[in-house]
Amino acid sequence: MSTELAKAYAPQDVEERWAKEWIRLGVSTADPQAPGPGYSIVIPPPNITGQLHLGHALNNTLQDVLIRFKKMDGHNTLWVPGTDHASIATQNVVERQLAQQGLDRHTIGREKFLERTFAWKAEVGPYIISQLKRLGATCDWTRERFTMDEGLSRAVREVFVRLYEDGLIYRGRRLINWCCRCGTALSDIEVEHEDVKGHLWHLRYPLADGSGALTVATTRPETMLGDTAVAVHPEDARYAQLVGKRVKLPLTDREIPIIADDHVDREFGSGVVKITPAHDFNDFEIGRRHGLDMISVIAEDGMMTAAAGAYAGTDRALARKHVVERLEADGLLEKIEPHALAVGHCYRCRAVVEPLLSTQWFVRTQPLAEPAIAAVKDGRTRFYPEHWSKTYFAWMENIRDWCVSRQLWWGHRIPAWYCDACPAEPGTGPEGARAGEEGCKVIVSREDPPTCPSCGGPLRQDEDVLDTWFSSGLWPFSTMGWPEQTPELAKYYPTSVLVTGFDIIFFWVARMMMFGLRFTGDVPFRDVYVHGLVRDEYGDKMSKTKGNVKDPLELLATYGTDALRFTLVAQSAMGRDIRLSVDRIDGNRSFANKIWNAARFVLMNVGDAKIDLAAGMTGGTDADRWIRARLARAIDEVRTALDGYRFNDAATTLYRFFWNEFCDWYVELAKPSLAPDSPARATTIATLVAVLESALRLLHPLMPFLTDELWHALPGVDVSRATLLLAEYPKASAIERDEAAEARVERLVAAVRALRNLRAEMSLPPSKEIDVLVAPLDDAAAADLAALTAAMRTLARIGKLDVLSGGARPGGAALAVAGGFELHVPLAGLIDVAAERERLEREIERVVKDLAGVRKKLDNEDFVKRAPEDIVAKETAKAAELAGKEELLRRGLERLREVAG
RNA sequence: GGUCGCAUAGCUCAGUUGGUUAGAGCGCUUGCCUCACAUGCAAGAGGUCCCGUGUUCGAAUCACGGUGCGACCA
Repeated sequence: MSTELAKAYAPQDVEERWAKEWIRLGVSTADPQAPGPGYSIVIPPPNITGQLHLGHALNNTLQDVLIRFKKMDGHNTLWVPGTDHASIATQNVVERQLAQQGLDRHTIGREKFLERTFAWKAEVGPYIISQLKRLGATCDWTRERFTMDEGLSRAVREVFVRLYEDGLIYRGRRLINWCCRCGTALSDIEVEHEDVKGHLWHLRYPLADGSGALTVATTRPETMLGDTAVAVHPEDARYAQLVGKRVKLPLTDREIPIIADDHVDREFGSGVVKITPAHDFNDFEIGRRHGLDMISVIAEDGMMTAAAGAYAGTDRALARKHVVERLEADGLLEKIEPHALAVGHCYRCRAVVEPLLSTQWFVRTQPLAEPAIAAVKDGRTRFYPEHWSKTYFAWMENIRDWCVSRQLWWGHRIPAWYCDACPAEPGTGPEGARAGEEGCKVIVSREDPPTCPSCGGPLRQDEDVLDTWFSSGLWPFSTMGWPEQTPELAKYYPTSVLVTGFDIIFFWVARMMMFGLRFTGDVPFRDVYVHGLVRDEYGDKMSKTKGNVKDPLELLATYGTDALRFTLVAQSAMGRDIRLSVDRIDGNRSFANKIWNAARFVLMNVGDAKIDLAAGMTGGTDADRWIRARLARAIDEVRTALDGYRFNDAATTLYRFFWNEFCDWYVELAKPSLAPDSPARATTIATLVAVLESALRLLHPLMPFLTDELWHALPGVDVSRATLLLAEYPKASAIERDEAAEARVERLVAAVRALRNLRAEMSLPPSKEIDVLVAPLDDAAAADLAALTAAMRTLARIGKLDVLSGGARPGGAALAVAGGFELHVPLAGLIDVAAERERLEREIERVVKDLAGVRKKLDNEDFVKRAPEDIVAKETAKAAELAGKEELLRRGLERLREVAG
């Protein structure tokens, strides 16, 4: 069974082989009828336009770690993969392609455009999925979904219709965010505010009665053409007598009122602001409160409208210039000041977003938000780290109605039809009508209606599609077959955890909560684990413009998938961003190699021996018992860490166990026992294999490729498990403990370390054996000593090792006190006496300092009186130990002085 | 302007309910190709736990204030 492994781990062929094998075996295919408690995750669907970036790599690695862990631990797992149609982003890509051919979507028409987009999706869609497979993601590939799949589209339509029937969707003319470049409405959160350096124009508006003028300050002078009032604060004494009067709006023939509204900031500019309800959100609200007219002066194409009079047809930027010039010429421009302001940009194309009046479909969010808030408040869904719930609440509690219609073609077409022949019906929306502005009958329907149900006449379907996030919001249950009552929903819904980045808490998490609660009656997920952003090693966001983007596929190829995965996991401390440096990945490549070589060592020593794994988990030498105890502790720690999403803790524990415990100490301790004539040989081999076997299972969720490869090379493993994913996750309770053996090995480790230190400080080359005289400090140490001398000899390269009894101590020897032993190394011309004296003095100084700290506590009456007993006992013991050590070291120093004379 | 987060070794970061001699990886210094591994082994140096005040027998940890940085919202 034993095979000779290559000298170094070469990930490439191993990864390719196992990635294929996992898929061939179909081990990640979920079966709702199978036993085991359900554990499920839905993937945050990447955009079909997407390429795997490090954010995906992190996100999916973490999910894969959880899924593998839970599956091995007996859960019935489901991880649903899929992609998102990404309405605007995708349409932009395809439109760019068209533009290169001198075409646009309107020239080829809706049908052709969709054909083309679907074709493109078919071409690039599989790409990101194959990259996920390359990462080792054990999604259920048979359940791959796309947000525009038939089933998911049906769910979208069902939700739209139900919300409409329940009065939670309405059509209304309101101020919305409009991207002139994309030619579509956006929701509030699709607008990104960015501080830009602008100006504040102070304009003079003459009073209508000719008694003077008011100065208003504005950042957007061109919108003054649409002003329908100027406003002051009601308690502003400066202007109190003017409220109710009118001003003459320059460049127009209109007179507009002076109103008072407590929303006005008295400190801003002159304390008088112009009100343009059709082009500013604050003004819109004020306009509503005061029943002001709303005059649109900017059109959807960014040009000034007919209402802008002489400026009609000019671009809004140019109109600004002209308006300012004209006002200046008329002596109405008081001054221009520099001014920083936040300007909204389209989150997909970065173009400046224009607030415009427009007729759109809206979701009434407040009734949906209330249960979604409650579900987090009462812990049905928990955020990890918890503080993200504050962000969630802050948004949910101030939520505004959600504009869901988009003037795009790529997406779910709104299931609304209009009959121009029939009159509008009264509705339930806040505007008092479902579709009043349309001025005609509206039919919202699950099935496409052939004709108007009232008059039998022809219908026209709404041209628009829905916000992508509308369908993403259904993802946790639409992917499981909703609205049908499927076995998947019964078994796997609510999902166990959502793993995602904080940037889409509003876009996605919040919407899933609202829709999930509304349509399934339960939360979409029990936990939300929010991971950080992957940054470069300097903490900068990775971006194409900065050129600091690292391609995960390149990293995988260079360092191995397991090394990248392990690095990402190890860096995933709760609530922190990840600074990824190649040095770290390289370090973890070494870690993979280290494990590979440990296995290589084990296999080389197993030979043809038949291995009984169970036997390797009991009895044996102190070293055998010790490493099993360390394994048990590692198992506990890793399980606790993963259950609490403390990924970095799990990685640290595994690293420490494999490298610092198994390799550094256990393998070294095992070597002498592996001699052909050693009586411990059989148990040591069994323990080596058994512990490694368990440890590989423990590590598997983090480094699946390496562990699967090595595990299958081990003798005695359960070959019916075609992959480690089908093996059991280790349980600490199955491991027998022996505290006495553990204590003995800890003693040994301390003693060996001290001797090695002494050797290095004395510049004794490793090739040179040293003689050691050991004196136990107490009976317990004396009792343990016999069992340790052999190992001590090997590990510290000791020639002659004698046990000192009685009070006699060698004169002129180097001295260390560790592990409950005095360790004397006779000089015999080996040691530089002066150097040893210095070393001892340093050591004494250190002990004295520690001791002083402990004594200070113990001398404090309050401490002894008020601190818990066990703490006091611990400090007392520490003081005694340090005092003893100091005494011994001082005596050693004394003897050294005598010799040196 | 509002809210939230962060500040620990040269660098990147751990440090769960207050009690450690404050840790890891990388880097650095020294010595080693020791029969699994030089992607390695052994040893070592390196810290005002941002500053201040407070709570406490006891603070890197808790509270308040400040400074610096970051994010989100307006």
